[in-house]
Amino acid sequence: MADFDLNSSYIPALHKPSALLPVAKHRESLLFLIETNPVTIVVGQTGSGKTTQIPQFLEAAGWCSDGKIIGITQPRRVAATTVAVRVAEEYGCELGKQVGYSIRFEDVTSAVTSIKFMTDGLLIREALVDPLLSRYSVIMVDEAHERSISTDILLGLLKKILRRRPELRIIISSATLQADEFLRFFADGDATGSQPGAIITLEGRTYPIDVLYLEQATEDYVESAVSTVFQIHQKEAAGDILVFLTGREEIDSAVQAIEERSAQLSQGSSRIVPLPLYAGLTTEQQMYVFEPAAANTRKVILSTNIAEASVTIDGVVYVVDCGFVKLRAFNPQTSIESLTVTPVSKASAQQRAGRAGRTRPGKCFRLYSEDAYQSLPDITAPEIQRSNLAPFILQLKALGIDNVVRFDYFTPPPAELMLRATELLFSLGALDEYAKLTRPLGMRMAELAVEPMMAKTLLSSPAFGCLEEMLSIAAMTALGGSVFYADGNKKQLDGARRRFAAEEGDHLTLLNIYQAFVTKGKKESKFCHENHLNYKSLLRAVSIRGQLRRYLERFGLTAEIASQNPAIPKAESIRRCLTTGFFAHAARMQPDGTFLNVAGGTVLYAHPSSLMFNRKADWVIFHEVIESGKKTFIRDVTKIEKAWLLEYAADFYQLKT
DNA sequence: TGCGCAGGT
Repeated sequence: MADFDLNSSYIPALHKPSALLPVAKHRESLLFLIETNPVTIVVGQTGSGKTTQIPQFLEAAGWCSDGKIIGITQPRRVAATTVAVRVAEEYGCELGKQVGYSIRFEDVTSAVTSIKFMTDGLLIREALVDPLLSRYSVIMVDEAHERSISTDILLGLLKKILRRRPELRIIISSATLQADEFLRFFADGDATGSQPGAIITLEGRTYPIDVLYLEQATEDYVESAVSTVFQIHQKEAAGDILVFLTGREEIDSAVQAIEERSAQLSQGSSRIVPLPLYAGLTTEQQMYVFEPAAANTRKVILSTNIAEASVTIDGVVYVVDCGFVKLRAFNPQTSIESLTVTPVSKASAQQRAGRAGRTRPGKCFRLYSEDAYQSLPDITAPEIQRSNLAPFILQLKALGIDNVVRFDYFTPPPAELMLRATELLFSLGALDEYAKLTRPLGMRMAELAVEPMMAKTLLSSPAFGCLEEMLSIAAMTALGGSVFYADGNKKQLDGARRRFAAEEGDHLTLLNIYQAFVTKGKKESKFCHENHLNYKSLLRAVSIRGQLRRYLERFGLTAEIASQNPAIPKAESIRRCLTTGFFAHAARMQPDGTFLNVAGGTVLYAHPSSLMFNRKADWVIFHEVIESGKKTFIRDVTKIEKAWLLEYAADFYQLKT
């Protein structure tokens, strides 16, 4: 353990005047580089002030004087919102005026906005309506080293846009390791041979961090995290704690454990308050972690990777790192996508530790040994190499990039992933036999903010006379399993499920829940409570449904409701309609109650939350696959007829059988 | 047969 006493160390003000930030003394050279180079790579250590200061420098230097604006992208919603709040404060304006942000469902910008923070996925969508992103004079891609799939796609797009708009300025903020790589990417293919960019390094304003390891690996890192929190609480000086875990379940159980154990703390000692932070929470719930703790209270924030970068939580002095993260993996042979708990990279572990030294010297407790740290990979493989690419191929096509194989990827995805994505999009009718985007179907699928299979289903729904129902189903499946409360009494939960159950399967059950919620649950607060329903999730479903409905209105589809064949019952129309989008997710129940997918080979289990968990069925389609532990589950499962597969996806099934 | 989605639109 370190021998310094945190109590005696000087605690600086939380908000240092921005003139004192390291970036301030580089102001002139930064502006010069940006003026003279199309691309500037900013290597900014944590605490350099790059994200908050550079946009303000640019605005003051006149980069918005011709009505254009400065856009700053973040890989996370919570980063886009919190940074915008900070910059608006410093700038001295109301949020949404000169400084604003835009994330899905929250556009806090106005006609006078000149500095706009947003998620990178949102900027890609803006390119669908404004392919040259002509509103922007400068685009800063923050946290580019995280290499999210959206960031990677955005980098390729910006390189392409730059050829048509040489006056555009691009700023890439990166960790040290990859700065040269970013510069080489933008230099490659430049016919003039001239260097298109420059690298500038900003020192960070961080305090020393003591890193402590466990002697031996722990078997249960959630339990170790909780006991470490109490050790810190009892032995260390004041300061909040940030704990990195991998997902909601771990976080919720750690929150509960801390609440229980803190009740046993002796009277008179300072209190400890656990706060969860993960993307599944509403923006409002996420904001609790940013509020200062009450007097004599220590905050413990239990977070997923969401807090690893960009997000600054004042007051954090201790970090507890479990050493794992959930990463996406995609198996092109089975087309099964999964989230797997994986050891973090060294870069991630360093980034996590860095969260402890933002306001004064801190400590990082790694719940693994130093040897284990040494054996970690240096960086995490980019997401584009391990994901289902269908949604992104569709977006690229919609952006006018026909030859997606030759698109300028920062790191090219494996050919097999490209092939699988293209095959699926072809069989859904989004691409023609020349792999060109179909119109209007493919274009509309790209515009809808749901994955391609659900987009196809929604666009088929007017022909089946079930558009309003399918909108509700699409919104409910987008919630991804948070329809019911996870905690509490299992019997109550099962009872609630039975109350809404539809014989045909989970999609119609979700529809029943949605319809009951909008007629009763929105008004009566006890409705959700009695039925074990998650009120906030269902409100989100209402927003998602509204957004999807506006798209369909714009396509002129909402008027075509009368085309239902009256001889077919509504529930059957819905099941047929689902088959038009989810035929590739078909499976057949075996005598032992498990399912085999169409390709064969993979044994699938009905998820215990599914109606099909203990019912008989023959052929079914499912919304998604979840791999957990040793089993592969299917969730949101609905019965269909085998004949429908041939009726709605003849090509796909001829190819496969 | 008994479980949950990291992050984004």
